[in-house]
Amino acid sequence: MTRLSSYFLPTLKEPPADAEALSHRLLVRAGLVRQLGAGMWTFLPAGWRSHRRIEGIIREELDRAGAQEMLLPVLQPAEIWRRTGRIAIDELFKLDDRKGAEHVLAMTHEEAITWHVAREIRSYRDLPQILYQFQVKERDEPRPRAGILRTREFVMKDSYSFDRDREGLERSYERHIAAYDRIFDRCGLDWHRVAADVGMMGGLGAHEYMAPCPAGENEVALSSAGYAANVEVATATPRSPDGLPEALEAAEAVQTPGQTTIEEVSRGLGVPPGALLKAFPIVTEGRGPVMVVVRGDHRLNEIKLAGALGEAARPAQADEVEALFASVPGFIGPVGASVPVIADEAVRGLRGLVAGANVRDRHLRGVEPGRDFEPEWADVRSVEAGDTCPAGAEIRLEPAIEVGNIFKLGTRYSEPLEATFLDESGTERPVWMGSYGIGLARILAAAVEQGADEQGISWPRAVAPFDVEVVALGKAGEESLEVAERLYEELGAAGVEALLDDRPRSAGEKFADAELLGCPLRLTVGRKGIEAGEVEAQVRRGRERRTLPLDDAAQEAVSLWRELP
RNA sequence: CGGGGCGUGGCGCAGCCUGGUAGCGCACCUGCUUUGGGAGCAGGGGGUCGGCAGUUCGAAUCUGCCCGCCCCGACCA
Repeated sequence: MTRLSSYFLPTLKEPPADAEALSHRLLVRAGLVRQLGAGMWTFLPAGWRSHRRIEGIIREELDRAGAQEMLLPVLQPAEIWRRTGRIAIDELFKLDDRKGAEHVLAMTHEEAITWHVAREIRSYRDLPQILYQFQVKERDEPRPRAGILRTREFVMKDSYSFDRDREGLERSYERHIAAYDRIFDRCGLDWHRVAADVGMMGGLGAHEYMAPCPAGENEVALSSAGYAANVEVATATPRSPDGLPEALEAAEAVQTPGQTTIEEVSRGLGVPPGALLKAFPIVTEGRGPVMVVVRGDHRLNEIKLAGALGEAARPAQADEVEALFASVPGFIGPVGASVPVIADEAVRGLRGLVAGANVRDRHLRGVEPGRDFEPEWADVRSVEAGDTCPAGAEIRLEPAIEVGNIFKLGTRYSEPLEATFLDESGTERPVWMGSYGIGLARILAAAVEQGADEQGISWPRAVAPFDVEVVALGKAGEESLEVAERLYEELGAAGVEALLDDRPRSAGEKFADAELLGCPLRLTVGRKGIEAGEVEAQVRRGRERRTLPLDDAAQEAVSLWRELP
């Protein structure tokens, strides 16, 4: 019997001063987690119960999808990371053992699992496989933050699929989509599956599962027509700029002394920011200097730019603008540029624009792409609220927590680690891989963020630390504690896990703690209720109370609980 | 890594500017009373003031260096 009088649940009246995010404040206050250091968190018993419930849901759904659970070490030889090149990642913890041999603490397990598969898989008959684990990940985060939202050590469910070919990978990917959809539904989250950046790894496709909430570090672009993408990769049609100046026969120079920003030029010439061209001097590895142009009221999206360029790029330094671009910082523009110009699609077809003249204190007006300069076109701007999605609906932006991701790796790891098999014709081929992650603590934090109210946490039924909290009122020796214990036993027999508050505390204190902890249902047993033959039930979400007949309280409570979200 | 802030009993804070040997609320312990929305009275325990060095007769307080933590940004296979 879990009695609060002897359970390690240290609740706090006030949150720690350094806690900002709602989930951070509430998880600490409710006694579910404690901090050990920056980005290092301990799960206390009740918090770990929630964590394990999430784990259970994930395990059920992955097993249902045919995945096989296993366990890989966190401490690994550096060699395999050297082979894939990931040894160079800054976030990777590296350490030497007493003999001086180099090791790493794994941040994910692609190397290790692929190494094993390379050794054991030989024939097309051995494929496909989906393997997974729940294991700690270690990351030397530059900035841990927001309680358990971004930590240096955390438990991840990571699965890896191994297929004969691209079509097989697609099937494994689809299986994960189906499993993930069910997992996040069962966890009671509000979530979106969004198109995501494939990153510098150059994967074949990726999605992220995003749980919207104010503490989220990511932003997702959504529309009522079902469009859903991380703003890092989102594409949409912009609103046309209002009040474009008239087109001119030819571009003409205007003096803009000291006006180096969009705002200054816009004000100085009396044209809207959308009529300006914002030019970015960029230096790429392979192509050298290029100029990227977006509308003055738009923002350059560096991830989309990297995707369009097909390589990494960095902004040019001030001195490079003069040396490499033959221009002046603050006045650079595409007309007469000495380097290749990449223009954002939103600029295409516009006339009467204003751009830097590549001469100090001078801009050009009446500029027209196609006539005055011939760019390479690309979609490189960040979408904005109010844009139009491909299906024609309005885009809105929301902050969200990334709770899971799925990634088509292709042969990124199988080739360097030589994970190959012989196909039916006896030809050696690399295994096609996918990798799929879920951050358990992030699901927990997202559930808190999305369900909390003024009183505290309000758990979705499936991930609450306990299903029901039974509060026994009155002083020691009174009948209410006995009745509460009986109720507790009956709930347990019906398969509902309860927590019994048997502490010698005031009613107000117990109610406040119960609402802070946020179990979906609270049952209150007091002297008055017993005399009236009643038990009070409070549904945490909404805090609506009702009375149940004492004789049948457990059964009634169980039925009530089953209907909760 | 750049910018900002904080570090004083378990938690939240005051004291620091203007140096004189540490205080408040909550929590905790004992006793009595109280018991359906964070009780009352009485008594009590607990702090090398993040660390080191310096200035001074004397440092929580002034100076320097270091450490830790938080927030914003950069970063985040």
